[in-house]
Amino acid sequence: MRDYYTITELTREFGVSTRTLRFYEDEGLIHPVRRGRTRLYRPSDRHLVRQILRGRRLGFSISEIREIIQIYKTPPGEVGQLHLLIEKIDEKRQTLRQKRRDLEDTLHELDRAEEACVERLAELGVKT
Amino acid sequence: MRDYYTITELTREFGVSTRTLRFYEDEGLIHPVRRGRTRLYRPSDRHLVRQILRGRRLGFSISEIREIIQIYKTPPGEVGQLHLLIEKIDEKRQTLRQKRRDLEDTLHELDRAEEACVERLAELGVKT
DNA sequence: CATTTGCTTTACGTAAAAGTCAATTCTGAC
DNA sequence: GTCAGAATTGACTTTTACGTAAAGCAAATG
Repeated sequence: MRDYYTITELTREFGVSTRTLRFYEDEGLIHPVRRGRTRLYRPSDRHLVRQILRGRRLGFSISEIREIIQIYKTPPGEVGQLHLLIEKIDEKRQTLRQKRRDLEDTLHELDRAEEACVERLAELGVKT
Repeated sequence: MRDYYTITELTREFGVSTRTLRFYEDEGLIHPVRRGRTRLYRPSDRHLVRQILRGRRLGFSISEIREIIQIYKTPPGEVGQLHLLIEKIDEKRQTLRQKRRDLEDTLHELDRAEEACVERLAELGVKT
């Protein structure tokens, strides 16, 4: 496990631009350390980037991603806050379950569309 | 099954604005019929709206949604085009499978976060 | 030492997906 | 027929998530 990654290493690994990583930093999603002015990303920063991009692929906005990330941070010490956090987690879970239903539905419809194609090909006398 | 829905009926059902539905029409995603100038949405239009919003929740852009919708339309008559369509379907499926992996990963991490909360609460002597 | 290479900041630009507002026009209930 | 409430078009605005371009620093390399 490497100690530090440079910004361009991460851009290559994840296929994003430096602008994007700096933008996420401006938005308070990541906090790489500095050597002079240069950013150094720790493994934990790298993992955060991975989580951010996962959220992005799922269509979450920056502020939604921020919420999710804050959930992952060490749980607070106070009971009331812990309950609030658990509520938040449940909310996010609901959202993700909705997305999962949407996803499965869409996958099924794609399956049906493919079947229709295959049938149509069969009608046309093409061996599959 | 109703013959036609008005635009406001659909906005209420789906929780979107009229602007949104007209925007989707401008983008060529739906084509409600007209009585005079008034839009009338058929059940098939309504179903399309449902599919569009599903795509939106999954983070697809309008043009990606357009592609998906075009897949659902009656398969073309020509063999070459059918093969192209099947390829497109597979592409979309890959995308959706990636999203599913992202989704499951995120759900698991939320589970772990909740467990941490519950543990923390137990440490603090709170009965769950 | 000069220059290339990589990183930085600052600032302005932009595409997508609607929101909002104004001015009309329709239309269905009485 | 009229009048309030819907619906329409068109134009302008906003927000999000970056892209892009300019200009400068810093270290390594020939």
